[in-house]
Amino acid sequence: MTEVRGPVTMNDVARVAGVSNATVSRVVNGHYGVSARTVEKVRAAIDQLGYESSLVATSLRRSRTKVLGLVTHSFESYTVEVLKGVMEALSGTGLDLIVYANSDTYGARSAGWEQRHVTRLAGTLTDGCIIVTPWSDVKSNAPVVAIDPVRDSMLPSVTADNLAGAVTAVDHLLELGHKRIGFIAGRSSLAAAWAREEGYRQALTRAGISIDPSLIGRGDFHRETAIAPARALLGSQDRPTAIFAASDGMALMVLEVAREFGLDVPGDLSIIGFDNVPESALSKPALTTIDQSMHRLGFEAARLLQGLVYGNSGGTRQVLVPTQLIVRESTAPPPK
Amino acid sequence: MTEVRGPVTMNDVARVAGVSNATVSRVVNGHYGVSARTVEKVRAAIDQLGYESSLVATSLRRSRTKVLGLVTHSFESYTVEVLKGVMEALSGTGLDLIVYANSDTYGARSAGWEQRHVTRLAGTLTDGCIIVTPWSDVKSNAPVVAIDPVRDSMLPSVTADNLAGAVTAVDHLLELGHKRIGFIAGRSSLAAAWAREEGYRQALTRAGISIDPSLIGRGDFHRETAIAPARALLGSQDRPTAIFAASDGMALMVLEVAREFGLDVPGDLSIIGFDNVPESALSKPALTTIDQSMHRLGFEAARLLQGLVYGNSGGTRQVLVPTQLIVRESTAPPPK
DNA sequence: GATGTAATCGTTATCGGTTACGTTTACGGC
DNA sequence: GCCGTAAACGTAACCGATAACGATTACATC
Repeated sequence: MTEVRGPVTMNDVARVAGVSNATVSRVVNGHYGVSARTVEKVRAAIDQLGYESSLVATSLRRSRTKVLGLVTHSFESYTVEVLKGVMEALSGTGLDLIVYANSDTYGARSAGWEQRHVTRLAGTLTDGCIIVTPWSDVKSNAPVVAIDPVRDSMLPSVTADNLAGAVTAVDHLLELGHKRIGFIAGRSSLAAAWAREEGYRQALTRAGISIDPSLIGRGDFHRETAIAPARALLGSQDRPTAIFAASDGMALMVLEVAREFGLDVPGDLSIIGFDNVPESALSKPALTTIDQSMHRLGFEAARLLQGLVYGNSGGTRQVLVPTQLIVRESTAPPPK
Repeated sequence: MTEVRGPVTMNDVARVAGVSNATVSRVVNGHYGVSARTVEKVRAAIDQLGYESSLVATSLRRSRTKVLGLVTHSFESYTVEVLKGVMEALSGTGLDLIVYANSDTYGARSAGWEQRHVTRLAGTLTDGCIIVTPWSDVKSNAPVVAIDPVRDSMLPSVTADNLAGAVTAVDHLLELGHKRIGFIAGRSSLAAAWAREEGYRQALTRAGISIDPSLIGRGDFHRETAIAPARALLGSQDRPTAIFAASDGMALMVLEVAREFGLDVPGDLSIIGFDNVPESALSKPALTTIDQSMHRLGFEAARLLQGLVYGNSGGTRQVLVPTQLIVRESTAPPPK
């Protein structure tokens, strides 16, 4: 048992086995041109020293590392769903995943974090990256897939079918008999926000209802940003009988504002959200919403990235994941 | 605008700025010995090319990388809680986090995955590692902290105060008047399982109740493994009036088995779990359990690792996080 | 036994940075 | 004008691995 200082390197193995480091490399990678007896010696030395090849050195020298990266600016509750989906797609492929998070931007909103991390990783360590809910566009020479990209991004991306989902949400309200339907929009720089608003407009227009700008409030997807527009909407003399919020977080805030105004949900006001976060099932009344499977988003993103990196890159570059209406307790026909 | 093929390297910057790469390195790292004018030139070249230093090359050469690693074999729902805690501890420290997950072991139980990943990372890329719920012990020359380690591990570790928590759980049942209290143990190789069983024994002994081996069933923390022992316990002629399961997952299974036997919970049978996973609040009846804050576990693990890597390593190496009794609907006085 | 070919293995350049060390330049004091 | 010192910068070795290439050996063939 030799006591080693520092990590065991390939040279250590080579010295113990009495061969050159090139031979060790060949054995480790199962390359052709090593006699059975030498393989045996090297294997023994590897076992004796407990050698594992350095991921860093390997990826510096090699072009392909068999490792994919995922960059996120914080760990939200949906992040683990995305991760599960990614891992499921990667399972059995021999590909590993590295998740990179940077503590400086944690909580704070420092633009450009994705760019910094992607270039630091994609240059060498990883063969490609998935970016979860980016805040700005990213340039990279290695393949990058975005989940919920910014508007007009040229990146290959995976998103829920936000437009269809929003149409479904508004159709649900229309079918219940609502005519005056308010909308609280999300962060306008994101493609998802744009698509959800567009769905709202299309559904109304198709139903022969003209768009009333005073019924549209603006948030940025975060809960708190819905408070002011919700108050404006519910405080007006001709208030809507239903509100469609572009995220569950904002919808839950509308619920609170409704309580503040003494309105019964869904008696006086119907509320529908988007995302189907876990909390939406627990609110009172439970929130009707549009489900987008983050698990599925992660799965598809990983598949797409794999194709871009290892496979025939000539394929679809934009994947749309279907959404689903989840009817709970917060929607009902309008008051007479 | 120069069109670049491949990643932008330090040499590219050096060429554009008309200096050597050593000077670029000095500027990037803010080292002494570069004139203000040269700094300006280099900065300009960096901005022009959009250069970011390669994490891989840097960590290969440097001993310290300012990056910590976290190794996990899969992403469970509690993993995100741990990650949040870790990120909170790292916030503002300038330290980054890399989470490594390996797809081959996903779902499967291939022993030794921690060892492989830790040696691959801790050799160079990271300054230290956190291992979440390891399955075997790990050797490493770089600092390693384990969350919920295996029994008799020599690693610095962070765990919930499982012994005190188990005592609290059993005391809760004793105070309700239970005398025959069953126990379903967890995977015996883990320290947490041992401590929870020990707590069960201590609480009973302290109450003057002798341990009845027939009241102890054996699972491995996973839900399904509780089915057989639960059936054995509830099917016996002198069945217990309460069961303490060493994990919420197993407790929820006991709940199902009780239903199978036509037993009312908590009327005929009280059930208490351990962990306080989100699902435990949603079951019917909602599960009484012992809360262990995974967030806190992650936070403390990151703090501990930081001390080991960068600070005065001479400190505590075993951190115990307090637990808390959460009384819900699954426990009540025993039937008369 | 000489020669050719293939199998086996070592030497060395290289990936993109960091840093010890050496060299050049600037500038002050005499 | 000469010399000394320090600041400024370049050269090259190096981190641990890979792979192109060259060198050596083994074995078959004539």
